[in-house]
Amino acid sequence: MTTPLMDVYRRLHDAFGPQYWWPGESPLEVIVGAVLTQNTNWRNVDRAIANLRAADLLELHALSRVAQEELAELIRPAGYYRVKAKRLHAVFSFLVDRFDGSLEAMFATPMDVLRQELLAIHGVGPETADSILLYAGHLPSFVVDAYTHRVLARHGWIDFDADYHQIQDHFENSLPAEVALYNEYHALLVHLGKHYCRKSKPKCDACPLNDLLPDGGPLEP
DNA sequence: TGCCAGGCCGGGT
DNA sequence: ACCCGGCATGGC
Repeated sequence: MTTPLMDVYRRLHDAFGPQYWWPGESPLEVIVGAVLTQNTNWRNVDRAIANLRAADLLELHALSRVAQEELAELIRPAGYYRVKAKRLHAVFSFLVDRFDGSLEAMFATPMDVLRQELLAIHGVGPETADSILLYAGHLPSFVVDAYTHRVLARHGWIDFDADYHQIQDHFENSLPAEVALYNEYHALLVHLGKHYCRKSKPKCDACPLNDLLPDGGPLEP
C-alpha cells in the first residue's frame, strides 16, 4: 500500500539521505536533549550537553542530585536555562520515583500509558514526550514539530490550524508503525524545514517538494 | 539589526 | 475555548 505521505518520504530520503538522528547517544542523553531543544537551535543544545559531559553529569543519579542553580548554569547556552533546569529536574524525579531510575523499566510500559505519564510531567509537552518515546525508547510514536506543521500546511495537506494530534494522526494513519521510518521521517522534515522551508522563506527553488505545491505556490505563511 | 531556533506554561479574555 | 506574553542564548 502506498500513500501520499509515503511518497513524500521517499522523495525526502532520495534527496537528503539518512539523517542518523541521535546516533550512539544514551537514552538519558536523548531525554536531556529533548527538553533542551524546546524552541532552541540544536547547536546551542549541543554546547549545553557538552558542559554536562565535561562535568561528568550525563548519568541519572548524578543529575538528579545536582543543585538546580548549578544545572542551570551548565545548560545556559541552550537558553531558557532557568525554566529548563526546573523541567529537567521534574523529569529526573519522575524517572527515579516512578521507575527507580530504570529507563529499561520505563520503556517496557505500554506506549500509550507511558505517553500520558510523560505528558503529566511539568515541562513535557507532546513533542518532547514523543521525542523521548521515539528516539530514546525506540517506540513508534510520530514526532510533530513546527517544521512538520509548516511543511504540510504550505503544501495544503493539512489546515494551518490543525493541532498536534491531528497532524500526528495524519502520519500514523498513513504510514506503517515502524520505528525506523518514524525516526527518519521526522529528521528529514526537520532537515527540509531548516534548509528549504523557513518562516521567512515561503518558497525555495531547490526544494525537492516544489512540484507538489498547489497552483500559485505555497500557501502562506 | 532584527528575526529565528527540533516548545511549553500560565494568565487573561 | 482561544489568545498571548514570558522564558534566553547564539547565529546569520
